[in-house]
Amino acid sequence: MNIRHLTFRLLQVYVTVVKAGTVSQAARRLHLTQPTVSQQLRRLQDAVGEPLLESRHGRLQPTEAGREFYRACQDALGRFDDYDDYLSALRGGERGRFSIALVNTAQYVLPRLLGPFSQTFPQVEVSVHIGNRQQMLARFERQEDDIYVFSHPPSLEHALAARFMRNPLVLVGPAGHPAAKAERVAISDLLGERFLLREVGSATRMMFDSWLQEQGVSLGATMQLASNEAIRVGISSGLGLALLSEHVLAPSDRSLAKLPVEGLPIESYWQFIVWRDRRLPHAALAFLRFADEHLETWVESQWLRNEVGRLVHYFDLD
Amino acid sequence: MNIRHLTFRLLQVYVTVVKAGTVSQAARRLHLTQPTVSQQLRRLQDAVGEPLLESRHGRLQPTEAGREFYRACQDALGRFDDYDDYLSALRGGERGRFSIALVNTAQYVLPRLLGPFSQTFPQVEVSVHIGNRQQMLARFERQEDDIYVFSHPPSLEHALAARFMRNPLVLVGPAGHPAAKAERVAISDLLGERFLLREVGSATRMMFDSWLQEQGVSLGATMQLASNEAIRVGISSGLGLALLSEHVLAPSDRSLAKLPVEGLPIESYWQFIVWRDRRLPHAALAFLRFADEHLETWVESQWLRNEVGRLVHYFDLD
DNA sequence: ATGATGTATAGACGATTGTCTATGAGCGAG
DNA sequence: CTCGCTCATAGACAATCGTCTATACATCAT
Repeated sequence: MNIRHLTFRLLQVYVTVVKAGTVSQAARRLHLTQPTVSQQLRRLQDAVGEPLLESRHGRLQPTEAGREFYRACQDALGRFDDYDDYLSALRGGERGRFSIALVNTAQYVLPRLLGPFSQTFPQVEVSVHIGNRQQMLARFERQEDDIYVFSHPPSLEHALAARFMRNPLVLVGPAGHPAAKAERVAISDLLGERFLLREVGSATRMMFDSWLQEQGVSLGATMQLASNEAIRVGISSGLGLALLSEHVLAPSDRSLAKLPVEGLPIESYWQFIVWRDRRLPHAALAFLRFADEHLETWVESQWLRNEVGRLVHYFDLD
Repeated sequence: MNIRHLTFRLLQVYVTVVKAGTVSQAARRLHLTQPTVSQQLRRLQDAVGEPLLESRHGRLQPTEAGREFYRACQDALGRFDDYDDYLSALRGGERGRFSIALVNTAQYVLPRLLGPFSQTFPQVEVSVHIGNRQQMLARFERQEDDIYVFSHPPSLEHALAARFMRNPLVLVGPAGHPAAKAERVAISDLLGERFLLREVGSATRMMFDSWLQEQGVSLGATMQLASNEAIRVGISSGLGLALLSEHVLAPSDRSLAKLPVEGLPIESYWQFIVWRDRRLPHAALAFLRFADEHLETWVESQWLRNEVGRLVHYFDLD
């Protein structure tokens, strides 16, 4: 059997003929002329090298080889029909997978969107990569993920960004700290305190350093800690103060207090970053669309800042 | 997805590319040039309407849609590979089905061949139709079966025949009959006896009638019985004499005796009859081939008469 | 015989495929 | 920065496909 020139069309014709029982009937169903169908059948039988149909009392009956061939056709055609269904699910973004990379701190906010999204599209498999800014930048450079979440994005020359949430950075101290009750405090009044810092290279650290420089001050005692969690614990046990995302202050957590330092908060934003020329999986686009449409539902209005529409729009036009 | 112009060849190319990981590699394996493969891939992706491959660190990786498409290809190609295996089994006659129609009396001889054949080709499904000559002739006219077994075939204008076994017709009487011990008897000396006959239209009856006419004699008392079995019982219980196939005299059956009538036995032969222009299923051909080759093994040499080779040869050349 | 219905064959033709060569562009290892 | 891979695109061309119309042949029921 020479399979090379077998077209799926040919299989469809064959299946129709077997179902219809006559060539003419099949031709009518297929909106073809009878000779066309006859000829296709001949080609098919030539390709298979075996008669597939024989005429028994006026109707075309498949031969033994033809019956089995019919089954094979049904299976193959069915398989590609299934694939077609799969494709449309994929295209609709209801299915498939995508990966998203977050810097550590985004863990506090992204689950609010990812959770409901996964509920709505249970067939979509999301890989979430979490790491520090350095690691995420490396992934970004290697284009290992479909969507990145940064607060302070790298160069946007080949990438697009869309803000989706405010991320004000505030100075945090232990609950009982005197400045917490003040109306307003100058940073210079706090330089005697020890400051707890994330490692150089972290976004918060970068922002803090440049803000301090702007204010024309520099810190005294500092202590470097590896995670925001460690810093939180450190603050509440009186180890010092720190600049933190306001999201880190869980409403229920009474052991920390925001200090009303002049010139703060530093406004920054969580944003989705996507490579401009990278093909975005449908599922990833579906997530962005979901974020765009449902941000209001899952994020308190005080944090809202929805620019995701632009991004969706950009990729929708592809 | 537009399936119409998808060729299996195209699927093979795609599968090879995915396995090879690069277009060039695949091209080499397929003995094609690289641009050819590139172009096929493009056509394929156009047909599917979705990118199937993307280049990740130097190798081509299937996309989500591509991975699933790959599976669909494997399934479809595998399905037709299986069909190919099936086909060759069919062609080899190791598998499939055929039908054979026998006149009643052939039941005594055909199982000797069919039994061993079925043992050798357990995958072949044989339908055996048994009836009287009239019924079998009707089936023959309507071409309902692949092979017919007649002792006295109908017109052979559009059919081919091959003798495979002697079928001498002898006069049979009860064991104690005086003529059984004689050296030779003339039929005229037996006309006082009652004769047991099959119905008009049965082959044996036809042969007997024309033989009697040749001898210029006619029977006195007769009795018509519907089956050879009934006739056997009738003879042994002294109801009369009958012309029967010598095969009917089981060696162990001591209640019947062959009467050495002059001018007998009438030589006749079991033969396979096949429509000349009917496509013979491979399995049917395999049976004839089997009969041709193994007749000596399963049939005592005294009955042998093998002309089946001619038939096999005729259809082999198709 | 005469239609009616179904199938096969032949000839025609534009669209698509399968293949090539030539050439240019991208990229990772020297 | 160039070499040696890789891939993509363009142009060419014969073979094959997917269709059609016209016509002849085969059955079967008038």
